[in-house]
Formats: sequence, structure tokens, C-alpha cells
Amino acid sequence: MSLKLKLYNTLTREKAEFQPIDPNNVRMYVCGPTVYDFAHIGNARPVIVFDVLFRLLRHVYGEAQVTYARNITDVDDKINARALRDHPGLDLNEAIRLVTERTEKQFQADVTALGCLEPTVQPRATDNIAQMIGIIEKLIGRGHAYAAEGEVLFDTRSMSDYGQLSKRPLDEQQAGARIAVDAHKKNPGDFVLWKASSESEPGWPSPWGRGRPGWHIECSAMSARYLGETFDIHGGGLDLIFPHHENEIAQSRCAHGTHVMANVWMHNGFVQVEGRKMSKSEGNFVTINELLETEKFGGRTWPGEVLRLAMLMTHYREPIDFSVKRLEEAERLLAKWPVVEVGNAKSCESVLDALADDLNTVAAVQAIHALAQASHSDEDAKARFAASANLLGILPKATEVDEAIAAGIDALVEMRLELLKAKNFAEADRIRDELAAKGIQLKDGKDKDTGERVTTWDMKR
RNA sequence: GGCCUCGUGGCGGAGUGGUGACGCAGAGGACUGCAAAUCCUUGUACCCCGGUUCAAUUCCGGGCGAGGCCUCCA
Repeated sequence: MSLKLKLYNTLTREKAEFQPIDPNNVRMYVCGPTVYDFAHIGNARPVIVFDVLFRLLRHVYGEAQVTYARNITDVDDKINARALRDHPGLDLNEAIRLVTERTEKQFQADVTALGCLEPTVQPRATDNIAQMIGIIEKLIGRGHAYAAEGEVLFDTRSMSDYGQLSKRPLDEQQAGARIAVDAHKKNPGDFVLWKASSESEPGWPSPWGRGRPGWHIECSAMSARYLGETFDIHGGGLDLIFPHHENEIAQSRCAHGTHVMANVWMHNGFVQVEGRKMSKSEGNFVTINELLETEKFGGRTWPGEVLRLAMLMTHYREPIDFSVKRLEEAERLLAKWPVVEVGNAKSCESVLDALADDLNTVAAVQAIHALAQASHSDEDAKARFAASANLLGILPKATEVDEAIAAGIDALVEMRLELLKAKNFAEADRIRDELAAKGIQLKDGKDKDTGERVTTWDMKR
């Protein structure tokens, strides 16, 4: 374990060397999707970024030594709304089940297409209601929460150092508070841990009546259950810093009486689309699935590895502008990379060093690209390229070509070579064009010894 | 109003107190029957104004500009 991993920590606003609590069990939690709709390209960013980190941690500490938890939020008012909209005739619970099952399945398919490994565990909120209630009871017991009118609220004033992550002291926040303060809140910054459900809303029995969890409590419950009261890394999008992560920290630390929830907090920057903030009202809202399977973006579909590479061509903390031009550049780059099997070769040090420096995927991609270029004439570089690219989760896949079709292409290639010998260029070019029209690119080379023309071919995409 | 990012050549994008990363695109060349692929060569960049310094794109201050969070959001 010679590699020193440095990570930027939102908590300290500094890059520091990563020291796992237990090198035999490195624990990372990342906020996952709320399953009510297709995941958009902005959702894809943390999934990809933290997948790279997961791969790197596994490389450094060993595959069995890393636990990565990413939750599935399947209880949320947006889900309820969607269920009512899409399945008005059905029983609400049944309708919700349909929405969450379908959406989760889609999400898993989308992120698989983006080359992401499955996290070690993907807990569902609805499977952890008891754990959430347990934490809420602890918070009440310790004087950090209070019940009022069927709700339970976290008492922000009870935590002396609330606001450390977002550097948002309560006093100042209060000064800027514009939200209508619920009458039963002791302080405007207090947030809901448990809220009452009406007959028409999903609910679970609790000491405070039938209700459902507040937004933040599930992550506190699930991270504690699967990673422990204190763990190594917590990740998510920049926008989650406040209030979501701030409140997670408050809940977890106050419930467990710990000094920290996670040692390192990492946040990826936003995704813009064609230079503008992505939003439904702007009309530039793009889902992963639309990119993969429809012609909505740039008039064509995009392979998952192109999307992934395009994402990794910008450092994760920088904002990224998702554009057709960018995807085209990623595709061009990828097209130049060799198709190889991953062998036993070690990843290149320059790639590892880049990733170890706060996940500098840009430098890593460039180092990989250099290896790809070197592999035209160097088998060793080719092997290291494969290992390095695999570390990033981007390995050009051999396009599967039916054997019979491949034989047919080979025959045409042979025929062309014969025609060339006979200097029948017109007919030879006709074959080349014909194949090109099918996405098959011929590459003419020269045999080093004999000087004869050697032709290989590639299926594009 | 509070908190927080960012501003590098046509584009993307690292990085550094002092020799113009790099990739893509472009240009030129080699190769080729012509191409493609491949290889070689080629680039006028660091928002503005001050300050610190022998030296700043890099540090400090101010300004301008872009964006995010403070309400659901990756």
C-alpha cells in the first residue's frame, strides 16, 4: 500500500492524505437516487465519480476490504405524487410499488451501461424504517429532538457546532431565513425527522403515530447500519451540502454521541447542458436513458463508455458543461484506444498517481491516452493500458460481430487485396466504400518483413 | 444579505513563484494508386487593477464576470 491517496474534504476545505479508520474495511457512503423518475445526466455524475473512487479504493486496499453503500430512496413525497399521477386507479401502496420498482430497475440498467460497478450494498429506505425510528428515539432521549403535533423535529439549538459542513452558522442562517416558519418549530432551522401521514399517504406505525420519515434520516440510519456510527467517506452532489448532509451529520452525531459522522466529505460539481443550468423549464433536461437510447441529444444515441469518458474528462469538483462537442471529443479519443483484454499487467503509475491526487481523472485519462498511443508499437504498454483503463472503468469493448459476418468481411478484404494486386482500384475502392457505409473501417498497413500490404478492420462503435 | 466555487490558447483541460503540460480540432510532412489508420513537425493562453518578490498565470488585496447553495434537487 505504497500509494498515498489524497482527497479534498469539504469539512475542512482542504486536500489531505486519506487515512482509513480500518484499512481492512474502508467504508464509503454515497447518496443514491430517489426512485420516482428517470435519472438525468446530473445524477450520473456522482455515480460515475464515486465508482472511480470505489475502484481506486479497491485497488489500494483490496477488493474485499472496501464497503460501498449507496442508498435507494423509495419513500418520498415526489414518489407519492408520481404514483397518483401514473396509476390513479390503483391502491396507493401498489401504485408506489410500481413506480419505485420500475424506476429502480431503470436506474440500475442506466448506471450499468455507464460502466459502474455495483456497490457492496444498496439499502432501501423502506427496509430501514425501524432503524430510523430507533435513531429518532435516541435523539429525543438525548434531548436533541422534540415531538410536536405528530411530527418529530430536530432541535438545531441543541447542537453547539451545527453547521460545520456548510459553514453556515445558525445565527446568520436565521437572518436570511425566508421560509415560513412552522408554528410548532422551536427554531426556524429545525428540521423534520418524522412527519405524520394522512390516510391517503404512505405511513408506518411509530411512537408518534402513523407517519413517514423526514428527508435526511434515512441516510443516517442506513449508513450507521451498514458502515457504522463513524465511517470514512461520504459523497454526493454539491447541492446536498446544505441542508441534506448538514442535517445528516447533526442527526448521526447527536444520536451516537460521536465527534464526526464521516471523516471525509466529498462533493462533485454540477452538470450543465450546453452552457446552461439543466432544468425542466429550460428544456435542456436530459436523462441517461435518452442519451443511451434516443436521438434527443445531438440527433443520435451515445454509448455508455463515451458518456463516462466525457464525464471523467473534467475534474469532479469542477462544473462540467455537457455538450455534443464534448461527447464527440470523448468518442474520438475512445476510437483511438485499442481493444484489449485485461491481463495481469499492473496499472501504470502515472495513472494511479493522478487518481490518488484527489481523483484527478483528467490527468489519468491523458496518461491512459499516452499509453494507448504507445501501444501501437509496444505490447507492454498495451497491457498496462488495459489495466489502467480498466481501473477507470473504461475499456473499449470489442464490438460483437457475428462469426459468419466477420468471415464475410474477411473475404471481402481478401478480394480487395487481390483487386489491388491487379491494380483494379475502382473495384477495390468500391469494396472499401461499401464496408465503410456499414461502419466497418479498413486499416491498411505494411508487413514489416515482406513489405506487403496487410489490411485489418474495425467495427465502429 | 449570508456561505461557497470558478475565470488558462479555436475547443476541452491540468498544473506551477522562474525553462509556453497535455488532448481534440487545425496546418505541414512521411506513408498510400488515392484515402483512412499510423508516425513526425507545428500553437499567438493564463479576466482586469494594485501589492509582495530579483521573478506571478501561480501568493495577497480589490474589481469585473460566470455559476451554485441558503426552499425540492446530484
